[in-house]
Amino acid sequence: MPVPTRQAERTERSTEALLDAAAELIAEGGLASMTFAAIGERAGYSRGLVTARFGSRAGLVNALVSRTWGQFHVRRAAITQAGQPAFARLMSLVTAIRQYAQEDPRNVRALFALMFEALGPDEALRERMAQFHQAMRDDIAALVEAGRADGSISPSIDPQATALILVALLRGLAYQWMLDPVSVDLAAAYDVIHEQVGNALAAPDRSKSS
Amino acid sequence: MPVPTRQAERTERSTEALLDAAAELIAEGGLASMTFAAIGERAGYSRGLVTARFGSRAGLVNALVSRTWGQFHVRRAAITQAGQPAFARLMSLVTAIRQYAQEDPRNVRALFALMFEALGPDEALRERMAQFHQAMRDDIAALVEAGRADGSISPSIDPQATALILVALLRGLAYQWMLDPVSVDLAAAYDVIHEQVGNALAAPDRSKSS
DNA sequence: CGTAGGTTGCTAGTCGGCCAACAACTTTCC
DNA sequence: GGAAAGTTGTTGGCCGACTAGCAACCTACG
Repeated sequence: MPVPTRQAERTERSTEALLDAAAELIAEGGLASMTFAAIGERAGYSRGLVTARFGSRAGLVNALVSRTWGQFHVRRAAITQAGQPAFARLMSLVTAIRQYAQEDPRNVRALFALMFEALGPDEALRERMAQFHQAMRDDIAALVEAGRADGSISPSIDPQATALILVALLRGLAYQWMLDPVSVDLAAAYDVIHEQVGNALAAPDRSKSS
Repeated sequence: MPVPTRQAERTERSTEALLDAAAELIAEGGLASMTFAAIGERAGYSRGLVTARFGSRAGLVNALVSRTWGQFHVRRAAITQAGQPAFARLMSLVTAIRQYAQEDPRNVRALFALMFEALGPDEALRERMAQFHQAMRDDIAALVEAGRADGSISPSIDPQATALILVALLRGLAYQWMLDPVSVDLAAAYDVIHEQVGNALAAPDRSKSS
């Protein structure tokens, strides 16, 4: 199918434009700033197209979250190589976020904003974010377990507590960056996290250069 | 003036009731749920009283933030004793938050919600929270410096980075707790933070019981 | 010519804030 | 001491601004 029918092209182009505009607006002022009129104007279309394309406001948010998560997952998978020790696979999480935030700050900021917005009255969004974070903690805890098994992480480490703390670090850092991007150097902070977490989890039998 | 005139009593009672109701609503569904009608209904008054008392929506939020911060500051000051090493004074921050969250979860949840809401379109709230966090980081960094000077904290610790990381821990933990109070044990998590930060900052010359 | 993409007029609903009126209270004055 | 005069607390109707979503319409493509 060399030419995917110009109609489909039009649809895809407008869809991407609408999602990009929505991401920008959310990144700038949260969900409250994401009005249909503002999206249409910024994307170069009309306000009515949003409902026609995504059905409703919730549908738009869903599509945006799915798109961003998908992009992040692709990047993390690209970093992670098969056969690596669990510790390295765990650290790919930090590295992937750092890389994604540098390359595509607009979508990353929008996703962060949505995470914090999930504390608001939108029950569906809250539920989705709660499940996502639970899954993330479980994922991290499993990696810590695997690291204790393969010797890349000290056996005295508590997987559950580590997962909670690591997620807290990532979210709390994101929060401070969102609140005051000028004063918070996100990339440098990720390096500190990388180093600190590395020290805290390091297995004692590994050679250490203090 | 033994009897502070029944009018003043009425005013204080209604003011407290309005602030309590506002805190509850914010804790439950963020600023968006804090409508004048909802406040009045929950507090047992009319919606018109809010503007009459606080002038505007922003005025109400200001009053609420001031009240809660004041209460927290009192608690932290009560814990901190003069002459303590800087490390102990630093840790009183964690302890005070933990204690406050246990004793008065409603106001603490409301304050946390306002912090995360500050990423939204409200410029005044954002500015206030940004300044607050900057001050908090500066405070922590100064305590770390003092700890390096009095020997209670290892000299290899970077004050600025430590401040950023510690605030990130506190905020990220609060976020996960707000999002999913059932799955996140806040008090236990504060204990982990206390221990982890203690290990990370500990001066090497102190006797350590692993 | 039919269908899908895109637009615009419209509706129902919500919100913050203003304002005039009422009720409770305090002070002044005889 | 008690009533009149003045003040303060509280109420609820109203208005303008804004929103999401719908439905009829126009336009471009197949």
